[in-house]
Amino acid sequence: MPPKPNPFDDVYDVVKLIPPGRVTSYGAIARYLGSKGGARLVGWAMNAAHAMDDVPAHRVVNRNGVLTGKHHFGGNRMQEALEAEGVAVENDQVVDFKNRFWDPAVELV
DNA sequence: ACGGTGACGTCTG
DNA sequence: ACAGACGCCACCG
Repeated sequence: MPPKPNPFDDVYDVVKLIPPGRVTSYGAIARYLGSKGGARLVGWAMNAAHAMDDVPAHRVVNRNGVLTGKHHFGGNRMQEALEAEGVAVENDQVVDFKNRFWDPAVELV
């Protein structure tokens, strides 16, 4: 199926732009988009994104830095993916999340 | 057609 | 400081 214009296409674009070893939060993306969506929409966008290989949804965590959606990934697959990129994850939580945080509204401008 | 729910976030009490 | 409620949009039953 050709790339049909999804309502969260902007979300995919931002997530795809996330640098390796970096993580962002749903609210940050929603805020970057202008809050026109809402943090929950970003979450749902990731849900569909998880079906896309081009969208590293595992780099997206909640504001707490916790891998909230790891259940949807199918277990520890999300944590493994993050650690594979150099992101330390412990107790389903990103270590030094504040330092690993990547804000599109700041870094991407 | 309608209501409930959801990988969240922010405000108010 | 902590707890509870509300708001955003989309999908599913």
